[in-house]
Amino acid sequence: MAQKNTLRFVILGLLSKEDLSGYDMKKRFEGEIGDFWYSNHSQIYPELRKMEEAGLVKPQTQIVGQKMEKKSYHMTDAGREALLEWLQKPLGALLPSRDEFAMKLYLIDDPADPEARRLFQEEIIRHEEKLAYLKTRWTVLFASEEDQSHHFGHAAVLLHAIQRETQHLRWVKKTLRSLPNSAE
Amino acid sequence: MAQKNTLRFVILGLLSKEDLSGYDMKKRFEGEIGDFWYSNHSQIYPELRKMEEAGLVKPQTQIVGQKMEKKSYHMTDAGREALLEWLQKPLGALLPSRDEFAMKLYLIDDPADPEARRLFQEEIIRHEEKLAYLKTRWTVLFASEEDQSHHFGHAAVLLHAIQRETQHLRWVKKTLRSLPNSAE
DNA sequence: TAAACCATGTAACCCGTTACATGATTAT
DNA sequence: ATAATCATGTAACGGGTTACATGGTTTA
Repeated sequence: MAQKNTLRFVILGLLSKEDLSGYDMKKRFEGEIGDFWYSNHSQIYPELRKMEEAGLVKPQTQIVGQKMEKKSYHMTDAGREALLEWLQKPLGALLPSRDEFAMKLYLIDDPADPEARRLFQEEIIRHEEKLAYLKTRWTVLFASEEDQSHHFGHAAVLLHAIQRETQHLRWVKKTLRSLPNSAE
Repeated sequence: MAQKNTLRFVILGLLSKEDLSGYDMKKRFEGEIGDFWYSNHSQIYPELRKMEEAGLVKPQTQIVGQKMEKKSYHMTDAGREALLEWLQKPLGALLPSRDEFAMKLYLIDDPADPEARRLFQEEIIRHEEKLAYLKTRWTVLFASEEDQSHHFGHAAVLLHAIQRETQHLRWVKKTLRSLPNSAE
C-alpha cells in the first residue's frame, strides 16, 4: 500500500452534482476547482475505468456530431455510499507542504541580496494573476446573494481563496518594500 | 522526463549553511523547515548517493561512539554552482494545490448539513496545533531583533507561516459561527 | 481550409509514501 | 536492562507528470 486515491472521491464528489465525462472533469479542474484540486486527463480516464469496474459509476455513451463518442458518467448507489463514507471520515494529518518560493527565501540570509528582490517580484506576478482569476469567478458565479446560499461550500471556499491570495500578496509586497534599496 | 527533482536543490540549500548527514536533514524537515519542505529518509539517502556520483557533494565519514558511522556531506564547488543556478531560475507556475478540507467543503451545498460543523471543528484542531508549534519556534529562534536580521529569509518565512495560520483559523472560526444552529 | 477545441486513450518515468531491515548509542 | 533515539539503507507500490497517439467537431 502506498497512497490514498483521493481522486476517486473527488470524482464522486463532482458526479454528485451532475453527470460528467472525463473531459468535463478536466475542465472543472482547470477552472476554479483547480484552486483546491487538480488532475490530468491521463489520470482521470484510467481511474474512471477502475471505478466502473468497482461499480461506483456507470457510463452513458452519447454521440456528438456524426460519430464522436462522449461518455457521461453517472453515479451508482454504491458510488453515493462510498462518497458519504469518505465525507464522514476524519481528515488526515496536514500534508507536508512543498513551497519553492518559501524554500528559496529561506536560503537568503541577507536582505540586501539582489536575488531577494527578484524573487519577490516573481511571486507578486504569479499571485496577482491567480487573484484576478478568482475575483472574476466570484462575480460570475455569485453575483447575487441567492446564489451564495444555494452553494454554501463553493462560495465559502472561493471567498477563502480570494482572502488568502489577498493576504499573501499584502505580505509579499510589504516585505519587498522593507528590503534595503541595494541598487539606488 | 517527468519531474523536477527539487529535493536535490533543497539539499544543496541546507548544505550551503552547514555540513549535514542524511539523518540531520530528516530532522530539519521534521522541524520548522517542514513548513515549506519535507522529505523522508528513504528519499534522502538515495538522492545523496546520486548527488555524490554527480560530484555535487562529498561525504566525510566520522565515527560516533565505538563504530557507528555517520556521513556528513559537504558541498563541492560544482554543488554551490548548481545551487546558485537554481536560485536564479524563475519559479515555475503555481503548483496545483490539493486540499482535502476545501474539497469536502465545496461538496456541501447546505450550511445546515451537520457534516459542515464537524468538518470545521476538525480543521480548527489541525491548524491550532500547527500554529502553536510555529509560535514556539518563533520565540525559540528569534527572541532578539539581532537574530532576525542575521537570518532574514528564515525569519520572514516563519513569520509568514504564523500569519497564514492565524488568518486561516480566523476564517474557519468565523465561518463556523455563521452556520445555522442545526442541533439546538 | 485551417486553427482551435472536443474527446479519449496509453506509455514512460519520476516522485513520494509506507514498509521492511539492521544495528549502534544514549538516557532512564 | 530496556526504551528511545541515532543512523543508514532497500523494496514495493501508488500517485502524478509529461509525452505519445488518434481522430472528430466547431468556428473564424
